[in-house]
Amino acid sequence: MLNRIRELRKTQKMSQELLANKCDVSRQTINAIENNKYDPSLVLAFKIAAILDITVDELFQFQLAESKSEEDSNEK
Amino acid sequence: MLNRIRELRKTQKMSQELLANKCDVSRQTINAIENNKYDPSLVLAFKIAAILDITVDELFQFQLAESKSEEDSNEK
DNA sequence: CCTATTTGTCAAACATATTTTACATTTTTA
DNA sequence: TAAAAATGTAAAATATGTTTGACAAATAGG
Repeated sequence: MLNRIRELRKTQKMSQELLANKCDVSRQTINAIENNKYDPSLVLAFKIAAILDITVDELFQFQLAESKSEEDSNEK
Repeated sequence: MLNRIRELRKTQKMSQELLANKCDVSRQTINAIENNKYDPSLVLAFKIAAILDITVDELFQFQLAESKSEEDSNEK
């Protein structure tokens, strides 16, 4: 599940910390989500979308059949 | 966070079990979400929306400032 | 270049979501 | 009205999301 949080946050010249404050989560949470460590809860997804002035459907790119394996790019 | 899952599921004459199967979760998970015991994960929200042929934004009614207290109607 | 701000990361604790098994209750249908 | 199907619920176990504190690395601005 990819997202456009970083892109939109930067457009609005907002730091991870400011965005985190606005949606009442820790800075690390925003960082982890931007870096696809995990997906936000549904409530947090709605909060972020509201703050970035976009819909949840537009903010996240869901693709059916997302494999559960460690696919990221965890290697140095 | 309210949702229109039951409504749309019934429109499409689908049982909780069938919907659960289609999105690869247990029947109890669908039941709990319909009865607002907890919110689905973001991925599950997208899956359900896709199956019910609606957007996530339309399927869920998020209202800013959802109190975290036990507000439901847990009493007999 | 120096310094402040921002971002990345880690581990431990805690919170929430999901599964499984099992059974009771309600609703549908033959 | 009896049987079948659907729904509600509960407890324990597991998985996933979030916080806190701390520190290192990168980036931005004077």
